[in-house]
Amino acid sequence: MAQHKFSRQREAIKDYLMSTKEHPTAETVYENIRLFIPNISLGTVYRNLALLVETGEAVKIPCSDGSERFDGDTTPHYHFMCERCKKIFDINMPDLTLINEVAARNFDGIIRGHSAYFYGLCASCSKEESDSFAF
Amino acid sequence: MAQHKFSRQREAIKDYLMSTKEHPTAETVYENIRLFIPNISLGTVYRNLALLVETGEAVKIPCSDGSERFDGDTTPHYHFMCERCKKIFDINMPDLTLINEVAARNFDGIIRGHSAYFYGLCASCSKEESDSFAF
DNA sequence: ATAATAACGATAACCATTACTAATAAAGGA
DNA sequence: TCCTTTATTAGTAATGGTTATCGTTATTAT
Repeated sequence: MAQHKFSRQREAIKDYLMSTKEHPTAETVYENIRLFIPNISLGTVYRNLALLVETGEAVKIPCSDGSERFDGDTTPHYHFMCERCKKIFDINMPDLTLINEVAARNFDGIIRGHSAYFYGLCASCSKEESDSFAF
Repeated sequence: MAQHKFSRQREAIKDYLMSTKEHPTAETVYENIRLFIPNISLGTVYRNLALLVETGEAVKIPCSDGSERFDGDTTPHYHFMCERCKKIFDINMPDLTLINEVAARNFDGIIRGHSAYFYGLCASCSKEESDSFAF
């Protein structure tokens, strides 16, 4: 692809990604964009998501369950996945580049970075779990 | 599944996983087991890999490229993925449970753990890259 | 040995993603 | 404004990794 032309579809996808904190899958993006562009094709969604990731306007989040999710927030931050409701949350915390150095001391090669996410119970799920035991 | 019966196929898969440091995909496991059990079915490999993960005798490694790999080494350790040759290596390093606490201070919920891997260039790939510039 | 059932091999089904193709629409001149 | 070029699209087919189905086989306990 030599250069990019404007496309209403891509713009809508970008706007949607930047407006949500849901970390949607491609399918979810598709469903939401269809509300405004009813005949958009799922292939168009995939193609533009890949393009946005390539240009650094979005981030792909490979989930542990194998699904791929997307995030319009490209500022460095970590993610939390709730084991109960499966939702993904942002964690704004200091970056952990220091763990790269810890790893580097124990590995014969060049460590350029790391990928990490946290898991457990989100606030509302941990509340519901404790409620269910309070009988 | 109420209880498990012995199976030659499962035993072969377990032995293979424990004998290799390759972090193979299901397909690779299949190819290797076929050398000893030529008519084993790919479905059998998948079924037993899932069973071994379930019983804690193996670990599933979800890779960033979407592929799933398996590790017979169930002791806690971190992984490194070479961006060039795509191989996965073990890193024996102190555990990083302290980063859970860092995250916990910035998140309203219960953090049970984290998943992390490192990426960059492995020893042999970093050597080859520097060689290619030395002309 | 026999009965009960977990596990098998073979194959079909599934599902997320990618590839293909003819039609459409955006951008840059004459 | 009207071409020309070409990126992009909608629709659909194909792909590839994984799971489900099903009749048969193998393991375990009685």
